[in-house]
Amino acid sequence: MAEVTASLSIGQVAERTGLSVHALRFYEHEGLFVNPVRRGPGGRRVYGEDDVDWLTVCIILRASGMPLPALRRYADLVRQGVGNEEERLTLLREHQAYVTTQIGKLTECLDLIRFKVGVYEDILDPDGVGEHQCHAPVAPAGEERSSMASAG
Amino acid sequence: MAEVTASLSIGQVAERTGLSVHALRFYEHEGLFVNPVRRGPGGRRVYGEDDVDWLTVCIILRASGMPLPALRRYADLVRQGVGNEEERLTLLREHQAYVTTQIGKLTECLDLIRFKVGVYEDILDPDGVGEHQCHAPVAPAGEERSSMASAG
DNA sequence: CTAGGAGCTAGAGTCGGCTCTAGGTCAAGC
DNA sequence: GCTTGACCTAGAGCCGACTCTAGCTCCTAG
Repeated sequence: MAEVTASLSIGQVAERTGLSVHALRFYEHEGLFVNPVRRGPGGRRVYGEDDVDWLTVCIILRASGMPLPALRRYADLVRQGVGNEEERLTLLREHQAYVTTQIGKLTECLDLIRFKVGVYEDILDPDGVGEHQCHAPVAPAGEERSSMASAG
Repeated sequence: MAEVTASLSIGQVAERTGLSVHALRFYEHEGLFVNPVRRGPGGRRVYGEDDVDWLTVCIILRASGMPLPALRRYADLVRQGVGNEEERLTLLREHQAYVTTQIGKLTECLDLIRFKVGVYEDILDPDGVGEHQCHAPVAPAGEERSSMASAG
């Protein structure tokens, strides 16, 4: 239980998080930090490990498609402190649902892509025909299956 | 083997594909169609089922994150006709790899989100503690696990 | 004959999320 | 004393992918 907070410069935080210094200032400007960023001599930003932790969460939420306004809202809730856990949970659950459906959509897309890759593999190496267990992607309705698969 | 091509207006295609008429013109302008879009009386665009099929593929590729330039390149290859199947396959495989890693990343993100959702559920309903099989998301290195999870 | 609706073109505008620039401060090293 | 490098602010610029606008042509129905 030594030093609680390690005092990092913006450059160091950029290096650790992978965000650019521009992005860090931008995030601050957009109110995405939980604690107002402290300032050292000369008005320089001083960050602690807790800020890096928070940014790590932010990066993951962003990477999974959470827009900045939602992230700001989450930051607001956390900043307000204990008492709004329901709201945080709601926000997180909504995002969870979003990510889940995104993964579902991408998986469907992947089905078609795999199918087309299989088609071209067969064209280029007809010997291997039939070795795919290739579950053709199902069209919305009872289409004649052929149409779209033949496009391109 | 009746009518080969059904002659659709831009509005009809918009309705069927879910793309806007603006987007359809934009896609054409960007060279994303395989066949140059035919024109009817008064210079109006006339589409066939094959165009709709192609657009369906485009929509899926776009939805899975393929940028317009890559889509254009694919359209170019298909337009050129037989003989460049290797290139098409390469392009599709690259995209397949991209989508696969995207799904992987999203799944990792989902792990953290689920973890945090679990944390808030436990806060709000401590009776249910322990009923999660909640596989906490693993931090990049051998971190003390706690830090980031506590952020927010 | 006139109003409405769908279509046309070229080009401007929008939005999200940064990214970069200009012009300045400050501390350390040569 | 001067340069270098990291930092500061405010605000402009960029990129991708549309989306919208202005001003026009048709056709059809009332």
